Amino acid sequence: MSRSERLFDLLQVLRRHRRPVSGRVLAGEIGVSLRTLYRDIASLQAQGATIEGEAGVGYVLRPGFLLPPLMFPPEEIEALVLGSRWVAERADGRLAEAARSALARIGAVLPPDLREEMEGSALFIAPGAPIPADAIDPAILRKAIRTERKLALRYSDANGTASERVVWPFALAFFDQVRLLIGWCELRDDFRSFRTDRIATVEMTETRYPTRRADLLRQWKQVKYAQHAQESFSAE
Amino acid sequence: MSRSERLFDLLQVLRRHRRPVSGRVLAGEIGVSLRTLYRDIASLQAQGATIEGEAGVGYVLRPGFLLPPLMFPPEEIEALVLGSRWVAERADGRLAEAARSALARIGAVLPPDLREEMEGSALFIAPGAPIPADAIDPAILRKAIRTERKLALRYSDANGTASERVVWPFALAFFDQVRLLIGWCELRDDFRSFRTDRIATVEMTETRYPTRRADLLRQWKQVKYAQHAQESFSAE
DNA sequence: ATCATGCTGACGAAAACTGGCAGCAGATCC
DNA sequence: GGATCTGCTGCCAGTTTTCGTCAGCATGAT
Repeated sequence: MSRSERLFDLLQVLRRHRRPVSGRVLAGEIGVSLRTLYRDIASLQAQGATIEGEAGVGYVLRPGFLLPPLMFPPEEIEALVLGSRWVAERADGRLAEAARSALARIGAVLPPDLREEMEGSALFIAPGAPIPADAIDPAILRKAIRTERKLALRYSDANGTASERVVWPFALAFFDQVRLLIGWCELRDDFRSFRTDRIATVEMTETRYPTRRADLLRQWKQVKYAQHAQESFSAE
Repeated sequence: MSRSERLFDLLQVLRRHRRPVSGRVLAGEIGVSLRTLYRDIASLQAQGATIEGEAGVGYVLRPGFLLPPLMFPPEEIEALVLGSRWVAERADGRLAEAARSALARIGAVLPPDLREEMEGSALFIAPGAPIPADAIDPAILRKAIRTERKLALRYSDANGTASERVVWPFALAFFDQVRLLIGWCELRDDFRSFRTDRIATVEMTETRYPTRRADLLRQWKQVKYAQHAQESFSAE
């Protein structure tokens, strides 16, 4: 049995045991040395498995690695499918792909009748006006937001004037035609928004920005609210 | 990337495509030679995956493989949240509610770090131009589509001319500003689209329409394609 | 303190993996 | 019927990974 097959097996074995199991036992069950078992566990963890090992106790597979079966009422399925279709249609390639992939994951743990519901869903996103293509990879923006990293941008404003900035990005706003990166601009020492299609180049730096993303968002909302009370921006 | 990771990936790629995919494409997607891909497929099959390969066609993964999919990667969480936010922002109340509730259901099976990811997601749907309110409850339209029931409509066209129709509804198309109910109109004996905000009253009848929804959709697409692929369809 | 257990590093022999090629067979398209 | 696409298999040589062993350290239970 090859290593890759063994990993699938190990996963199943772990799933079977609810109580902590020692590495020695696991190694015995799949017929491999203890050292190799440790390596296998590490492999699975590297792929996102939340296998908890405690010295003196053993291993437990915490829920959250494998997707458990899910149930949704039909209307919720429709909502999920419609939302994912919107993302697949209107967001950039990576995110669109992710939407399809997420849906496929959900589909795989649905009972057959619900899966049919999902596949045959009759709510569609109509193709709209073409969305200006980004020169840069938006996945970088999202990653910088997630990890709270500073971004070095080259940007052209509405007049075509170019500038270079360092920005602390904390949100991405999707309009029908345009996407705005929202962040704190070190150049202006203030909040600024940037159309993603006008960003010429972007580089994610190693430096983390000093404020937490959620706080920046909160502050930004307050400023916005003070500026234009009617122009609100709802998060949820 | 090690072989074992690749196999998990391949499984997910297969899940994503519902149409048959050629080995060449799969090999490209996971970055491996065609020969190796055939070996990988064989490995998965050996472990019980029901991957069907037909010469001249490609591969399809039949659902029900013994191993449930792995947990969502962060990017897929972002995609789901963004999609649900769009639905919550742009669809009618019932569906918006369903989107929120579906998300909560997914959140419940997420490990803590991913749940945080979900709650703190920084991708937002910006409020757009106001969407004309529906006079009727769109949930009825969806239910009729799901159950393939005839609808009795009172409708006003662009000129304000009122009419009464019986329609076999099979799809709902979401434009940025407008939603169209698409169906077979008994009055015109042809396919027609109806802006949901121009439907004055709607009643779901007990009668099931004689054709299956998926077939109607297929026919409608053919007609559309024959007419003008580039010409966007207009509401009655 | 002692033991069970998790975890890591090093190393060399063994095994698996990989890509390229060549060829066959079944499906589909024209 | 012929061209083309596609699945599938065998072979081979170079490369990479894998594996067990040994040795040692850390942590938690008893």
